[in-house]
Order: sequence, then C-alpha cells, then structure tokens
Amino acid sequence: MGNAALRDIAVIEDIPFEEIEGVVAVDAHNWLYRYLTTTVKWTDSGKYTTADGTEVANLLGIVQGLPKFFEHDITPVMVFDGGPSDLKDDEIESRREQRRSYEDQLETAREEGDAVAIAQLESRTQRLTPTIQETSRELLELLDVPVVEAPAEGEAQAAHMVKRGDADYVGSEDYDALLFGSPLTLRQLTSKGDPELMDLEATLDHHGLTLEQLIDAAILIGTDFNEGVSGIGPKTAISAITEHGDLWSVLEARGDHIEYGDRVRQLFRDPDVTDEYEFDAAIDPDLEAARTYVTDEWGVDAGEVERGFERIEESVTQTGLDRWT
DNA sequence: CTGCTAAA
DNA sequence: TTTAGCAGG
Repeated sequence: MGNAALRDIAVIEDIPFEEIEGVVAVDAHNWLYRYLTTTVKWTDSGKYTTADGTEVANLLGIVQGLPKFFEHDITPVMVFDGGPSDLKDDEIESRREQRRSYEDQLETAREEGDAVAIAQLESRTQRLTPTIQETSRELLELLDVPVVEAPAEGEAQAAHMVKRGDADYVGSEDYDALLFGSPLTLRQLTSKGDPELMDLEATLDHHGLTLEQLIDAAILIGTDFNEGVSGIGPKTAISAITEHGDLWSVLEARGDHIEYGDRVRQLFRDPDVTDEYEFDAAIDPDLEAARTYVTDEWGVDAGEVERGFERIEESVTQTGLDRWT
C-alpha cells in the first residue's frame, strides 16, 4: 500500500550538490524527523535531555543538518505543517485552544470513520511533540532560517511555492511531493552522498500522462490517504489510466471501488495552500544567541553542537549568504 | 524505509 | 506483475 511504488513511476536522477542552487522549500516535518531518528539512534540521550526529562534531539539535528545547505550556497526555507503546529509562540492560551481543536477534529474524524481526514490529520502531526515544534522554530529564527507556516500539508505548500517561483526545489523524502505538483523535488538532502532530483515534467512526459492522470494512477496504487486497489501496482495503474483516461473510468471498467477516491483526488489537485508568506533568502544568523539557546537554555551538550556551529559560521561568512557581505 | 526473494 | 515476509541499516 505504501507509496514507494511512486518511485518506480517517477523520473529520478542523482544530482551533484554543486549543481543545486537557489532556494529549497523544505518539508520541515520530514526533515526534522529524519534528523531526530538518526540523532536518537547514534547519540547518548543524556546529550540532549533536559533535567526534567524533555528530549530536544531536534536542536542537535538542526545544528548538524543546516551546514549542508549553507556550504553549498543553498537557502533552506522550512515549511511547517498546519494544524496543531501552526501556532506562534506568544499566547499559551490560544495554543491550548488550537491543540484542543485539533484533538477534537481527530476525535470527530475517528467517530465518523472518515479515513481520509484521519490520515490527513495524522500525517501532519505524527511524532513531533509540541516542544520539538516550538524549540525548532525558535532556533531557526535565531539562525535566520526562513520559516513558512502551511495551512495544511507542508508538502503541498512547498510545492506551491516552487510553482509560484518563490523557491527552486521542494526538499522532501516523500514521493507524494510529485502528486502535489512539485516541479522539482530533492530527496536525500539529509544523507551523505548526492541528492536525488525528482522531475515532474519528465515523469509526465515519460508516461504520456497529465498530472491529473498521475494522481489518479497513484490513487489506484494507494497513497497515504487511501488504500488502493489490490492487484494494481505501478505498471497496471499506468496502463489502466492510459487506456481508460481517468480514475472513474478505470474503476468502472474493472468493477472496483475506492473509498473517498474523490476526496483524495481533491486533496492532491487542490490542496489548502497560502500566498501569505514572505522571507528573505539572505541569511544572517545570530550564532552567539543560537549557541546560548541550545546549550545554556536547553542544556544540549556543547561538544555535540560545536562542529555544526563552526561549519555554519564558516560557510555563512565565506559563501556570501550573509546579507552584509 | 529500502532491497531481495519466494510464491501466487 | 504484485504481494508478503524477512534482512539490514
């Protein structure tokens, strides 16, 4: 059911870091989670746990992950998911309200058995605690890394920003960036080697499909939001859509049914996104404040972040990302 | 999550 | 060609 099948459909190529330039709209949830899991796996938990037991491995991950961008002259823009996380850190009261309203939404969706709504809500919030959401935003702000708040899926908002020309690539591990219409998507920005570039236009050309048809094919195979039809994989989906034209015709011809198919289709075709954002691609981090925040305020082991901060310092002053140079 | 194998 | 199950990171 997973959407790894999309990998077989997508046109993907390795691209050297040197060839990437400009702004990458990063699916922040995705990116943070990636670093969270590796940090937790390889680092002694005492290095990122406060006295009261709060774990802030995300701070370590951010400090270690950002140099990748800066050293290659790439400006990351972190796009956060909407829902419970789209809260500014002023009013605790409104934060509580928002969190509660989210819980309510999820609760209601569960009661109604609305699988799409459940999947949608869960995909946005999965695994990132409120503390992680908040401290990540605060550290990014100190480092002058732009943050954009998505109304719903960060992935969709990031794709929207690339479509509008405000960013050059979406940065995400998820293949559904393609379904949200991301023209160019970078994967494996967090790994050692070169990233992968997923090209929407090349993908559509290769299969002779429209984006709408690609979405329909993906729904047949199964996405994060729906089950898909058993027995249909990437090959069958593409040929069926090519033969019959669209999702409904395929389902009719096969006598199959997909629950909430229209909702999922709508979710990808016309996602909830906003034009209400702005950011400055020139980055001028306050490294002293960031160091203090991470080590003094949250008690992260200084040795663990030292190298990361050094790399940020060196790359920002040397590459001209700094607006003052 | 990615990769590989066996079985339908 | 698809799926399920298991390996390994």
